[in-house]
Amino acid sequence: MPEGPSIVILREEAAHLTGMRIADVSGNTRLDKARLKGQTMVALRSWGKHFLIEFRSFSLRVHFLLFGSYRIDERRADAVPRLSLGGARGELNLYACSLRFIEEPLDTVYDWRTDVMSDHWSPARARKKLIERPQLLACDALLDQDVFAGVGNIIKNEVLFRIRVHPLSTLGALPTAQRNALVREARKYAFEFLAWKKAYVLKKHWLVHTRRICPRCDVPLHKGKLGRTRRRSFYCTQCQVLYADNDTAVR
DNA sequence: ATAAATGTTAAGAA
DNA sequence: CTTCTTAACATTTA
Repeated sequence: MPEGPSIVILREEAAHLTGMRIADVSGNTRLDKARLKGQTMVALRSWGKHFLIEFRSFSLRVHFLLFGSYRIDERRADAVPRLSLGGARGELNLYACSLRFIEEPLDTVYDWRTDVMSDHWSPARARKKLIERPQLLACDALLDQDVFAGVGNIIKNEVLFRIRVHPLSTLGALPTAQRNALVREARKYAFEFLAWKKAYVLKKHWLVHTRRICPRCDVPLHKGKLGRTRRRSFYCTQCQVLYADNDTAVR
């Protein structure tokens, strides 16, 4: 559920609730639910993996982490919502998610240029951030939400394979063309992810994520928990080049 | 059935 | 004061 494109789908699916005044609130969240009653959903927005419900004087931030889910205009029979917001236009049910109020205007809290799904996405800004951190590993860079908000582990693996860069490459050792390709492909793949997910054909388009054989080399893929975050990396040591300065650990 | 997974955060350790 | 490690959270699928 969680990567950026999935949140865009949620935003689109819930669009008809925009402008709705909340009549019914329930759920097992520890948040002050009473505050939401009577509020009008002014806008439904998103930033990376954050789903944002904007009210007149504050907002609600929804993060689905690894296991969260939602139902729109229906309710799961087998689970109590973390939060349910109902009104004349329908009902939004959120499960197993992290909720937080945001008091400041969203435009002062979020830099929309960082969101790979946003119309305001700025590749130039991302490129600049990458140049500023030469020691950062390619696999960690893609997961850094301050650089690529919305990119998750699937997108990470697919992007690195597409641009033929080994996940343990350091940014400083990457040729400029590859560094730029990293930024370009993150955005491009995120939108392909979106289209495939909408068509329910996302998984079959995965080239390396959860795969065992390199589709280019026909050689076994490597699998390892790499980088700062120790997230799964699937990669081919034959066609993904390791760019490293000197003594960077290899595997 | 046990583990692992599209993720983040807080707390404690180094 | 960082920076790193670990645990916690919670659900579905292999």
